[in-house]
Amino acid sequence: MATIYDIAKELSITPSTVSRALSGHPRISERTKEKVREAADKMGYRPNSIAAALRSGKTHIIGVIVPTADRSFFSSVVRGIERVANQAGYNVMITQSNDSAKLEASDIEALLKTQVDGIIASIAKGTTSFEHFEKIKSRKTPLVLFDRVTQNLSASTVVIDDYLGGYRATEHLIQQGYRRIAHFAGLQHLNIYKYRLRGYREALEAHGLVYDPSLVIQSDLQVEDGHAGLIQLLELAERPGAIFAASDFSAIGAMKEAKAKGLSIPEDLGLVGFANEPFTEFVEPGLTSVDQHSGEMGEFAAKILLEEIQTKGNGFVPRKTVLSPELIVRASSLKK
Amino acid sequence: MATIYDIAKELSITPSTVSRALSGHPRISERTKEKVREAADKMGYRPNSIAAALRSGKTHIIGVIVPTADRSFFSSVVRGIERVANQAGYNVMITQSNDSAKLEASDIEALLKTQVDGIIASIAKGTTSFEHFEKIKSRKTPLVLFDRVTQNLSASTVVIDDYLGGYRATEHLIQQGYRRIAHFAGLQHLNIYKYRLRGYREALEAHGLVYDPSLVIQSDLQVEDGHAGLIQLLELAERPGAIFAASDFSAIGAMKEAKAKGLSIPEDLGLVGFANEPFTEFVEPGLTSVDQHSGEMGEFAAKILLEEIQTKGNGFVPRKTVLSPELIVRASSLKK
DNA sequence: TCGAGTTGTGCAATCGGTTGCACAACAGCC
DNA sequence: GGCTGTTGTGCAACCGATTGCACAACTCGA
Repeated sequence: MATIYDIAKELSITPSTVSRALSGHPRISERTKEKVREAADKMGYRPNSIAAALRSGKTHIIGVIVPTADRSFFSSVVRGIERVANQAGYNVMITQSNDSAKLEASDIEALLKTQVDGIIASIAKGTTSFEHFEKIKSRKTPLVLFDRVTQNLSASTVVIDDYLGGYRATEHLIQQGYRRIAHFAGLQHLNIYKYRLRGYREALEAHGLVYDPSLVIQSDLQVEDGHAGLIQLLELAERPGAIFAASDFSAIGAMKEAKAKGLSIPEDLGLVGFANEPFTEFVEPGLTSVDQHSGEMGEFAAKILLEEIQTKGNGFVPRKTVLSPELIVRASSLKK
Repeated sequence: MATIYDIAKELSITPSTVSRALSGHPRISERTKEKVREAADKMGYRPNSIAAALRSGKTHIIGVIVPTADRSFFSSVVRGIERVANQAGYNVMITQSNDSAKLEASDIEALLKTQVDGIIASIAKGTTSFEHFEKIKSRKTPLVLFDRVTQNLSASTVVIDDYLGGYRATEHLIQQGYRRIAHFAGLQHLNIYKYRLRGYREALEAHGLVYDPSLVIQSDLQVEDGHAGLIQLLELAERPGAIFAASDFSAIGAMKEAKAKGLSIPEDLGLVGFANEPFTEFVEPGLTSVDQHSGEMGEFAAKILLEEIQTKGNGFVPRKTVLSPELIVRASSLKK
């Protein structure tokens, strides 16, 4: 591989001049710049980014931590991040926490070791304390959180309005004529689930319906939890006519279980999920869900991070961005 | 951040001794090592991997290129890679090509610029020429291909036996009593689809059935292609009783279309997909599919790559690894 | 007591760019 | 002609770790 030294020797000038010529330094004459560019081209020169990183302290890599890459939501956030980052000359390093606090900590460790210029993360479900994130801040590495965020860190955040998502989903069911509506809630230490529940509750109350805690089932929101949740609901004296689930997976679990029990959807049971995973279209009937504008979320997160990287330390003020969710209506909730 | 210079100063020794003490050089006394470790600990020393990378030429990062991260298949391959790589002290940098040759080229560009120690890739559907991969080889960066491979590059490969997968899927349908079996084939410039087709064909012939080209529909295998494919098949004078699709997505497309047309599955139409995506379990009826042991595939790919990295250039012989697929039988093909 | 071998540490170069400072050459102005 | 200012380039330090070679001190056997 050719280096700036080789080019310098070739042209009988010094490496510093070559370096400056290539980076467009104003004090270098056009004639020299031209010659350098030409020689660089001919010799197949490629800048050694490691050397540049060592000297400048900037790797031009941004690290991303997602719970899992195979959720359409997360992978499309990642794509959004990549679009903006690549555009700006940055590369993206993705890691998965598998929703474990321990793996999340080692992901952070790895990213800091790589000396990424900034980190974008969505917090693992298993995370309840934030020391490993503190480490990012104490290294003065910019941090942006998306979707699963916390206020315990003074980081910028990008989320959708989960409250509004919950509200609209519930209101939609009410408008379809369902009266007794259950909710599959997620772990309440995560804001997203807390807000979805709150939206659910306030939608009920706004429409004059009673909030009944026995209709709220908290779980990890996996497919199995959907099965179990439905079974639990069916044991109630007064069965609910619809479920707003805080995740598509648990909604699907309930759907399968309902079919197995001979209930028809949406007549006997209305269903709304959350996240608008692609499979919500495949199932029969299609599952109504809340879309989170994942692509934009990634783009926003990346833009904010890059801004923070650029204003290095000069009092960047963390900012909160809230996107509006969109209810995608499919057959599973269309009673009318 | 503390450096080895700080430690050296603290202990009144030289940086070289510190470096050697930390890396366990045999010529450094136990007493010195102990003191260095202690000081390093106390001062919160963290090795600067960029400096080490510059000097040693090894970044301890391995690059991965997948068409898309939100296919369960790919993301679980990635997880397999991560397991092995992290174990060995390597980090993983994931990029997505979105099945475009152009993005794939820029991914390669980015990874080479980052100077990854090796690359693991699955080729984009849009790729027909391999110059961008040649660039990897000409830089002497080890390369391992998985799943979507090519013999045009002398790289190690890890695949499942797609022929066997196609054969078993088809044979299963035959054993269930289907006689006229169609095939949704993928783009034939990709080996995986070529072999699945071959397995299909030979299974038919082995069981005394005629291979009928009009029953083979080639497409990109997306959900829409499944819709279209089924419609096309239903127009035939002699309709097929079952379809073996080379992807789960196209199988799902056919399933929806079939239901819409009032056909019942598996009675009127048997269905088998390929890849065992999680949603195959969610749909009704569950979709029979071919599992590709994705986790192991990733682990194998990473192990082979690491081996090649270790035997740097010393005549590493590319090797081919073939894993056995596994037929996961669900309701969509159980006629009996 | 001397030479050979071992042990423990230091010196200095190296990886490839980047950048503050210096300085020469030349232009322009009074 | 002397002074100030601009333009174009070079020198050398620096980022932080690694490593070949040198060398002092010590051990040990003859």
